[in-house]
Amino acid sequence: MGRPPCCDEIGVKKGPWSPEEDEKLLDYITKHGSGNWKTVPKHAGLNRCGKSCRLRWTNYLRSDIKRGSFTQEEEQLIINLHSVLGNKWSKIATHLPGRTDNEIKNLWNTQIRKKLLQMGIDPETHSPRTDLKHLMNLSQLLAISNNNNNNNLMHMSPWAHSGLGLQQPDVAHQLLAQQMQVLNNVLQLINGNSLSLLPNIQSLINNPLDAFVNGINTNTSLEPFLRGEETYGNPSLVLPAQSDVSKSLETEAKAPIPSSSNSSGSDMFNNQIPSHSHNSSSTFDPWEKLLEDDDASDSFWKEILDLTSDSTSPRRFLVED
DNA sequence: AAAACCTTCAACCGCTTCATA
DNA sequence: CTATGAAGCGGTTGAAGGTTT
Repeated sequence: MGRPPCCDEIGVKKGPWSPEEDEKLLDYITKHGSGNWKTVPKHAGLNRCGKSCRLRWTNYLRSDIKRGSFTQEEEQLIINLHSVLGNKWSKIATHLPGRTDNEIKNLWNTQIRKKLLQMGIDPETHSPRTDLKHLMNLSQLLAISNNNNNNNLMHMSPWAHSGLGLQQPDVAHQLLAQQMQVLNNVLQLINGNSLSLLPNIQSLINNPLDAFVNGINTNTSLEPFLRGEETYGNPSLVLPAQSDVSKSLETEAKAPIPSSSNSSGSDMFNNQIPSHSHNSSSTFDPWEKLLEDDDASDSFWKEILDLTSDSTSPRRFLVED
């Protein structure tokens, strides 16, 4: 025998709510309040289970539900709160009046998550992405870029002369900029957050085509790493989830993000990494916690051993999707 | 014009937490 | 302290609408 259905009644209606059902539920709750949800459908004259009624009320019929798309400020707040709270949608929703946990969850899964991934940020950990698939894309892109002659690239792109934002970069160049961001992230991790290998990487990110023209050969540093020849022991490559970060960080997450002088429109994501993600103390707090936790520590070191045990095979990263 | 594919989001499922007897 | 039922929560699904081929 499996688990019994959530409702005592067999044959209760499921699926989308009709306007008539909405009206009945709204009318009943307005007059009597919800009380015991299990009894609501019976009293309201609905052939639904109480759970379904509660969900319909909290996610749709409540008068304080805010309609319409999310603002940039709301999205930013969600990202910041998620970096502290993780997938605690109901907790996140308490900081956004009029928004439901379901709505926020949907927004995260359908839009924000994708944007973060494109930017080279792991939406689970809010740390730079280091998964193999993304790195291979980067490797291919760099190879293509280096195989093309620089004049062609210059000719193709007015963006290279004007810098980001002055002219709309085409899709390929936006992609390139995103890949450069990933490269930067990886190198930061390798170098312990210093940029010593490529001191002018930031200019490369800001204006990648000019950087190529000026002779930065990113393959020099990256390819050995991609081939697995570069030794690394930086645990940041598999940063643990920060879902258990102190609740006090919620306050920090809610703090307004300083606006960048050159950010505009979709550039809101350029500065979205919460400050504590790059703050050395809070970044390593989960690590200290991890190392204190025997079970978690065991599994972590086991994973490291798995990663390093086969030196002949390509380096295995966190592969997703 | 139509089929295939993609995206969104309301709603469901089942597990966990909480309150109460 | 334990058992039970209700409420809360997060993951998942699938229909509907939109977009691309």
